[in-house]
Amino acid sequence: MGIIRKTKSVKTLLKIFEQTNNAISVVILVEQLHQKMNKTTVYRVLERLEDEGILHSFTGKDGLKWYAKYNGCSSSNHMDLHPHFQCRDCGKTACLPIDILIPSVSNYRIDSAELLLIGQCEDCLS
Amino acid sequence: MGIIRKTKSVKTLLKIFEQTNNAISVVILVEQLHQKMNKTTVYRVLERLEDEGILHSFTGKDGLKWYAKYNGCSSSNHMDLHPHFQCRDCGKTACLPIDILIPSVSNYRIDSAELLLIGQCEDCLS
DNA sequence: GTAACTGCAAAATATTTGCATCCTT
DNA sequence: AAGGATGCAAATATTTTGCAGTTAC
Repeated sequence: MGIIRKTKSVKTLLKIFEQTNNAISVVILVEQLHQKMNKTTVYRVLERLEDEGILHSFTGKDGLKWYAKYNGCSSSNHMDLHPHFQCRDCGKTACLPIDILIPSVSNYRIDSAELLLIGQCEDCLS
Repeated sequence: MGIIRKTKSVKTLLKIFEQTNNAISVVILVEQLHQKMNKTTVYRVLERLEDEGILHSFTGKDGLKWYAKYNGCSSSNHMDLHPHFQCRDCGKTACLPIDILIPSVSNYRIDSAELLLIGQCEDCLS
């Protein structure tokens, strides 16, 4: 099993995600860290952290990949349904601490689900 | 206001979507139609048909753009919540004819929502 | 020491744009 | 005729891959 090493890149990214419950897109991270680490490394570290269950990822309205703390998504125990909010004005993307029942559908076996709510965040409601 | 012209490209794409309630990714359409029309045209016609309210689009698990009939999504009246199913094995993507209540969240004004259910379709359940 | 990790360059993939030309109304 | 639509090439953007060199354990 791949043990994840505490490299400088890993520590940097972990610290960033420790400081917020919001989700961050890979594009933003690559831009923000382009002096500190290579974009390939950003992609690879995020993937590793997701494999380890430390982060989780989802696709935003824009088709970009977003990451957030695994438990930033659901407070106590993890649900397979990840509800996320994305502000259409400022782009702020947050994990919502609400539990939603995954609907069951005949003819299909549902493994997981993603719910993306689009609207305006507190700051952009004017 | 832009009146949409009944060009050969428009007719071709309309016919394709008339024949199914499933969603189709732009990538598949571009590939399937590359002898009949240019990929740029595929992108532009789909955009126009969405503007006209004939199709609607959403982002799949893979980050790709998918289109389906507007009313393939919800049977009678249109909900802002679009529930879609995507098969993790064969990639089949369908609009689900179920109504789901959009949850309201404090501090946010929710305009619309996308629910993507991932699992296995009937054919891939073995 | 060795397997994991990183950086760099290049490839792969998806989508958009500019512009000249063509077609629908 | 005029404005919308198309094709083609090139640009943009995101993500992935290969490989040589470095680092954590």
